[in-house]
Amino acid sequence: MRKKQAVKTARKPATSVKQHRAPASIARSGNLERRPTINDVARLANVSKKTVSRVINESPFVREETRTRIATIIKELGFSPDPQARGLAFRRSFLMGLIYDNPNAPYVINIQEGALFALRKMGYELVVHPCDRTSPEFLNDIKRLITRQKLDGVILLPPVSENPALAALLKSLECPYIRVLSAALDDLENVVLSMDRQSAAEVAEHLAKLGHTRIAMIVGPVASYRSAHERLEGFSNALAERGLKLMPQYLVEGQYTFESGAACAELLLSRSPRPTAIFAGNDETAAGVYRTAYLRGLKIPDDLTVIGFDDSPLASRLCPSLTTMRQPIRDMGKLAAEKLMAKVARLPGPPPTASTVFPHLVVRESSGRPNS
Amino acid sequence: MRKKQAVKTARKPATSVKQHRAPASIARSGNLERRPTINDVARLANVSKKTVSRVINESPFVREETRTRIATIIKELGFSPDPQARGLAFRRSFLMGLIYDNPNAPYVINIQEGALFALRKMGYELVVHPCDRTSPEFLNDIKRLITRQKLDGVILLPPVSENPALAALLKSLECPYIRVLSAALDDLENVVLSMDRQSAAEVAEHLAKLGHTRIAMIVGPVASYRSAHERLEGFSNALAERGLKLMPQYLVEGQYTFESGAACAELLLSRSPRPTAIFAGNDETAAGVYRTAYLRGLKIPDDLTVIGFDDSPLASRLCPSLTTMRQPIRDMGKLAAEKLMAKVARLPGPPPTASTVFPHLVVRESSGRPNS
DNA sequence: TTTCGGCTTGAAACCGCTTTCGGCGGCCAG
DNA sequence: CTGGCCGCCGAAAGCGGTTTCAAGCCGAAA
Repeated sequence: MRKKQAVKTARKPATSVKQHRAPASIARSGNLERRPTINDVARLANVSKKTVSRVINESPFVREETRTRIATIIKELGFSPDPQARGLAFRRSFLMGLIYDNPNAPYVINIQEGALFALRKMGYELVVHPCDRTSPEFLNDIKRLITRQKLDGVILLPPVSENPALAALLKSLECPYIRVLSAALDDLENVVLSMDRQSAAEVAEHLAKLGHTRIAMIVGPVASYRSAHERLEGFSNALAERGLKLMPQYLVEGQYTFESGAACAELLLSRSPRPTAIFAGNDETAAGVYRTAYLRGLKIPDDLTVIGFDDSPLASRLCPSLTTMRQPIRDMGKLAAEKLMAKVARLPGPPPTASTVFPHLVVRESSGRPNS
Repeated sequence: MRKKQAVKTARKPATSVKQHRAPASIARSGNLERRPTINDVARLANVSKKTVSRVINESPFVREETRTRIATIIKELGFSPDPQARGLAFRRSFLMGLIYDNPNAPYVINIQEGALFALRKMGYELVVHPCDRTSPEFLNDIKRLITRQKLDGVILLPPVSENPALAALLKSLECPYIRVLSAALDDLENVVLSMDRQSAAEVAEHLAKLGHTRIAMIVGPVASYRSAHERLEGFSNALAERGLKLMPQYLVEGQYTFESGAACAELLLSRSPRPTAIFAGNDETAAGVYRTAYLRGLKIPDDLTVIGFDDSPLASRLCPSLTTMRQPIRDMGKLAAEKLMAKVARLPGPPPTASTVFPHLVVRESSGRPNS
């Protein structure tokens, strides 16, 4: 029982129009009253909020008759629980984050779609967060993101996924995370792996089978992308196994970009003897190689075989179309989201191991037998 | 002065272990206590929650001394207000949505980044929502999205931005929205416009100046993309103004895709006489034209001039590089977000008019004088 | 001295939903 | 006839903020 003393009334004589709230009297002709709440449902169904809550959350401890009655009212009212209030009580936001610093648009979009595919059916949405890993504010920035919307978990894309300081930060924030990586690092549990080393070996095998011997590689930025390192290792080892050492003059480091690809190709193509095949670290780089070959009047694949990595849309748009390794990017996004959900829900299910996907070679027009 | 009555203590005789809350005694050795709340701050500062709230929200009605004291404690505690609770009280989620059904990855990513650039500084985050506009569940799907996270507003990308039913739905949900469009439709207010008609006219002018007369166009899917219609109108009108009618046999409809571009080029290049220039509806389509030209052994631009639209990364990767219209996509995202924020905040500022951006021509290698 | 109004501040209600902790009635074994 | 367990349900206490509505303090005006 509330005591209310009926005192004041003429406090603010004029000036301010008291507009506290229009009570239940807003049922005008139209329909623009406020959204129905669980209280409205409870009142109409003549039960307590808790019972309505039970129905919403599919508790088994509700009599069938009661359940249907409440369900009907919910439907009639078009009621849907307020996510904020729900989140507040549940201590969950039903929001996952996707953190990336990756210029490769198709890659990011595909991961996004894959992740959303898995998240949606669990009632989760995805918050995207491009960032600059070189900024001094980088970690603070991420921290703000996490706390500002209290994300339930995040997915990290390369290369930020390889940042140990970031992983540590997330751990200290008790924010579950999954890292998308191209090689197993320390922590095997929170990871979706793409086996880049083995994939690069496949490229080597392809080139060897075609009969190439003067084989070059433009490796990605080894310092900032683990995948660059993995692809180099896998490629050169596989080459060596076939008696085809990767010669130092045939190895240059690019930046995984179109421009650097063109510049590196410039270098490689001025070696003598000229390599007959170039494994570009990724498709962007391969496009750069195309550019240089074009400017020099070299025909692909007659004068030069080019191999990419990723199978981005670009690969099939180029002329000639580019032989490349296809990564199941969408699947990786999906896997990452599923693992993340499992962590958040603390499902006792599968043992926490790394999920692994395997790229495979897509042979197109840019690879052929050497001419010389 | 606060009055506190020291009453009850033995209310719950047995059975339940009262664990209401560990008061201030949680200062264990470690640091894994729960996140500090506004209550903690208030207690430590010896003020009410409300005053802390005032400091958080930068109310001017707090004495300077009090403010700094509270601010210090906030900093020491590392307190940051819970977004859920805040949202619940504010009736805001600090979340915007980005809805798209667009296969063009760079486009989407750039819009995303532009939008985030503007949203972040207002404390907002972005929830992405790819969708299938042809699904029968389309509208329901969007509705679920909006209510499930109670988005404060959404940005619509083409072609879903052109869907009137969707706009109506959002209006009925009282969800502010901004549409990114390529032409003014009904409602001028909630729109960011890209002037595709004028842009296409620029292409026509470029071709005319180069001396082309047998000019073809592959128009996008007119039924599902307004931009396709606009580009066609702008192009053919501008051509007509220069006495260069767009001949029916030189006009075919594609799907804004690589494959359709290749197929349409097939058609156009088998006309006799062959066109000397093709305006592809977008860059993807242009890549398809490149493909067909490549297969037929036609040299670009010597045998054929090709023009794209968008200036996606693809345009500069192709060999020869593609002349195309550059759209300021990032800016469009930024503009859209800013307009949306203005609506949400109900800023009385600028009059609600459409924001407009203008693409401009980027001349590269794929356009030259006609050979015949 | 009293009144008035501006500056500060706080108690309580509230946002909409969940959890805690029981209560109540029926059924079965003791 | 009890005691106890089980299925079903509700009152109240949160969750962590903000708003409402006063109220205390103080100097200036009356």
